[in-house]
Amino acid sequence: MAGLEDVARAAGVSASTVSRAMSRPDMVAPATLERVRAAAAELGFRANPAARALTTGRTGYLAMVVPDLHNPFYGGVISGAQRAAERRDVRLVITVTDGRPEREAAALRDLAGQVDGFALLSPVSTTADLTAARRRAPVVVVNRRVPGVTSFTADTPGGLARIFDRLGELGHTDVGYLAGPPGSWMDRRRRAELRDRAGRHGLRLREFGPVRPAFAEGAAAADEIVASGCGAVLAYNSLLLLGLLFEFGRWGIRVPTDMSVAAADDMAFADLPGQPVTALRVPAVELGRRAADALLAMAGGTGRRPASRTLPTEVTLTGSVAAPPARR
Amino acid sequence: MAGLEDVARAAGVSASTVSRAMSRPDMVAPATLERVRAAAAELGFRANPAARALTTGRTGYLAMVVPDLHNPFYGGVISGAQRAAERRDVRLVITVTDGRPEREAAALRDLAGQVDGFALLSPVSTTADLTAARRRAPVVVVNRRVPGVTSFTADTPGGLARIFDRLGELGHTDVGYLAGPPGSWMDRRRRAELRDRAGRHGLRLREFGPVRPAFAEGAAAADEIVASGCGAVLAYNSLLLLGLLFEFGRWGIRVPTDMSVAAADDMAFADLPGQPVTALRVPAVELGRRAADALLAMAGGTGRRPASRTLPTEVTLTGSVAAPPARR
DNA sequence: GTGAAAGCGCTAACAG
DNA sequence: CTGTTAGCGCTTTCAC
Repeated sequence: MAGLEDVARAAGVSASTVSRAMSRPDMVAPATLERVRAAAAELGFRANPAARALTTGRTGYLAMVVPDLHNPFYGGVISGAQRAAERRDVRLVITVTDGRPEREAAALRDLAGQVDGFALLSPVSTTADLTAARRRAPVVVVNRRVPGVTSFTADTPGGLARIFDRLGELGHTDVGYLAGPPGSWMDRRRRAELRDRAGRHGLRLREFGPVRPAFAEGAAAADEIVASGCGAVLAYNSLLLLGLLFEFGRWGIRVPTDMSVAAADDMAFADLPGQPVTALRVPAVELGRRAADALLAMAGGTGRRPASRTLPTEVTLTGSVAAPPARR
Repeated sequence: MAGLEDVARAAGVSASTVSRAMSRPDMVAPATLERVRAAAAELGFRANPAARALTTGRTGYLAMVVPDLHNPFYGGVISGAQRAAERRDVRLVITVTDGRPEREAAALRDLAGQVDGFALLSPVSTTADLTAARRRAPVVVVNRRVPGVTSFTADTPGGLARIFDRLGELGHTDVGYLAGPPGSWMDRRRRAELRDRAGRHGLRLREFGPVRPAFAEGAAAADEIVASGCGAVLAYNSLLLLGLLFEFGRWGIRVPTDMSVAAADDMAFADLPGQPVTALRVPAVELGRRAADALLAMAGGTGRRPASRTLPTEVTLTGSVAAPPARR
């Protein structure tokens, strides 16, 4: 591994000049800069991040604290964050919590001082713990809104509401909602929104779950949902809906003839030809990008913390939503 | 952030003693050890990994180079690796390559010297590049076998072969295989195995794809597969099979009456009640654990590189596989 | 068994 | 604009 000193020698300058050339090119004479760059390229020089961290106090790492890597939504968020981070030569450290608050707390504790900031995806910690964490390191939250903490969310409650309204117009009377992870802030918001809508339209909202948002859980819930007599069901995410559809298929329940369906995210359905399933288009990658950018801005220490944002979701009502089957 | 010096002061010893107490407890008198530990706990001391990296040359980071976070198989591998790593107080850095060799090469280049080792999941680089990388840093490969590089794979070709054999016994004559990512080593192995089997049994193997292993691609491929007249189809992974099943469901194609199906991994189907789909149980978490352990052993520098392993896959033939429909 | 001192590779004043 | 100097927080000889 070539070091600063090696490059300096090769370029005939001092180590500090090399350092400056790399991190503040405008402070170096053009001619020198060029020589240094040539030498650095020649030797394949890459600054040792540990050494840099020691002097600057910035580690060049961002922590992504994620409940579950099987859920493609988080995959999207992480991809987005990674792209944003690598542009600034920052790396992503990943911690899987299985949605357990104690593991979230452990990540916050163990990684404090080792990263320049934390992106917590759908955190389950208390608001108090989250705001407390913010005092020790830059923190942003994705898929939950926490007062006092920069948060990035998608407006899935709003999107679901639109689907719900449409179901009402179509003449549905009983609409199911298969709820997501217990303790999920976002799930609570969606339910609250749907209840409100149901009340206004005089529809019955049937709530199922909460369940872990996985294919198997969706499949397992199908039974109860069908038995309940719902003519439509909204699922917390696309994995759950996939599970439902799988079981519906096995039992010969036709979509949307016998049952209308929709999901609060489109991760599994993205790029499907002909959009056969109504699902909210959720900007997962964009959420990740914003989270990383916000964290880096905070670590940059350029003043106030970045504003929270709720990104709109897109709904395209498609063939999976239709009028209810004739009353039995 | 409490430092070594703070703990030393609190415990009434020198910084070196604290350092030893933390990393080589046996070199410290029991009584001293206890005092130091108490002080460290009291102050919430955590060694600064950057400083440690600088002196020891070990960074405490492992790179996970992964093609695609939407694929739950990689989620499993990463979870396993993370658990193994955190036990030794090592962190995971993640890089998403989208299955592009140049991004793989970039990760190897940019992270060299910044991590203690690389776990490459389903890498697409040439064998030459991979073996070359091994000279610069510890490298292990998951889901591919590379001569001279410690590799961890699951015997999915063998598992698929068993399913294929069973289809033969059941009287199938035309079996489809929906192939995975172009350039995938593992996919080539599976095809080779299936071709061999087909030859021996006098079955026709119909190959579809290769396609990106995602739900949408499975759905898109359903058309062609049905049209081909296959009575059974094996899919590169469970995401693809889900896509197929989704389309089959829409068209009223019944499984297994009209079509037998199976997938080469069970990630999406894990924990499904009643195992309605034949899929190989792939030890993803275990693969990740082994990869991390091997890397840490290599970084430990305790001599020879760890041996490669192919882990067995489990097949339980279930209701999604049956005799072919009567010839039309 | 413990302390003093040197130094890992870099950045950041501070002179010049 | 560039070089010199002093650490960042640890680990590690080397004495004691």
